[in-house]
Amino acid sequence: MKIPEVTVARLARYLYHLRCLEERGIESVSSHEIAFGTGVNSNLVRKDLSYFGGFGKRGVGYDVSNLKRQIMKILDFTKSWPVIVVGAGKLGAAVCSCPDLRERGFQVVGVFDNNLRRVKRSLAGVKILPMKNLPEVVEQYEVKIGIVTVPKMALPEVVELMKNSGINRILTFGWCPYSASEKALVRNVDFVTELEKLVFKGKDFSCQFIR
Amino acid sequence: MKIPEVTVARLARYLYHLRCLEERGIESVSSHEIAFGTGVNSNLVRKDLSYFGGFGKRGVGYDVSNLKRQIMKILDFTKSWPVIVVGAGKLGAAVCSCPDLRERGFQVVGVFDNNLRRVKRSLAGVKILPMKNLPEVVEQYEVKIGIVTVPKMALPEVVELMKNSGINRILTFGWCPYSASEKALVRNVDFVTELEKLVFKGKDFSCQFIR
DNA sequence: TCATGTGAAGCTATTCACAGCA
DNA sequence: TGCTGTGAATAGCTTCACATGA
Repeated sequence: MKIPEVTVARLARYLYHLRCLEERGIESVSSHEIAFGTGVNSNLVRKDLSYFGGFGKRGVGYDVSNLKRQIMKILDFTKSWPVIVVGAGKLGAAVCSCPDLRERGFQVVGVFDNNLRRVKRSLAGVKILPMKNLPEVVEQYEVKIGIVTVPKMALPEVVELMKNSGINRILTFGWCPYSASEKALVRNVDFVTELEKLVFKGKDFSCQFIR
Repeated sequence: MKIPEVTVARLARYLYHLRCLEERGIESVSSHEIAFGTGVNSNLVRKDLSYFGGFGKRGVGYDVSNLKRQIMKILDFTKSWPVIVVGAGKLGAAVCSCPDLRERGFQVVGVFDNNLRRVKRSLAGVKILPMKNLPEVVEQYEVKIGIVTVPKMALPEVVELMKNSGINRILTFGWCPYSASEKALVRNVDFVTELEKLVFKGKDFSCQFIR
């Protein structure tokens, strides 16, 4: 069956919420409660979960820790993923020190930058290395995921280097043209686009309120 | 007519590309070339533009600077928008110093933080002020857009303060539950979710390559 | 009775196919 | 002929309605 792209993003959101519930000692939850906690319609919560088989009990709801475990299995987060970060500027520092990264199953195993003033300093406990060391770290930790926080001018070059080192899933900040290829998945997050959407939403009265 | 949500994001992308073309002195462009340059299907490029009336000439293409101007008008970027940033940590610094912000029509008019060690220092030429000064700056510059870069624990409080000060479009980093309301549009960007999607995409062979 | 799971219906977005015009 | 603009067809996603089972 074809799983909607957006379902995956929502599963991550449910997982996030389930962790909160578990911390608060809550053992059972209904689709309605998940819906309320995540801002998603309860029908959709059930639909999303049903793509992977039912995890709940009719008339009862879902077992929090079981559902959490199941979603972790679906999203492939039963172990944590090693990632590298290229670019040790302000953004790179912000990314590396984001607690969510670790909490949600990623581990920064390498930070790279060609700015010599940054090299050898540390970021979130990981020593900053020059770019030429990238391939060996990728090989050593079998890294498949790379995050690029360099200025957009340097972006294509870094993406290319990552691909050639065996990294096949790349996240860039700011948009990277011509980046899709058969060698790697490249995704961009761009907060300025989100701002632009907000400006437009404000104009367009017909869709004034999100969700 | 109802404009698809995603169309707006793509318009921003086209605009971005048109700026590049203009800088390179290119005066005319076809939907096919825009498509290639932005990674969007050319039918969709034309469809998106047609929602707002046709800007091109049949058999010829689009005039770059005219199309640029038209899209700027659609997205409401004929003048630049004042924004404030709350949170002057690493992420706040990265956001404020992002050249795209200014290039794409936003101007940071205030940065706020309650960490006293940060107050009175500057970020991208704007003095960091304590939170209590937020309402007066919002009023002075008639700010409608706020960016929140504080740790997620402090998020709801900051969002509330912004709403009460007259800000009605808010961008947060990391997900903010219960944030939607009739008073303001709240959007979240969350790079960890994007990473999670990449991990899943790698698993799901049927949608191995994006775009 | 309550809440899940799921086919069907409805809605949104994209692609197709082609008419219209330089 | 070449490229835009657009209705129609298709694909993708969400909501509805209800059967199913605790």
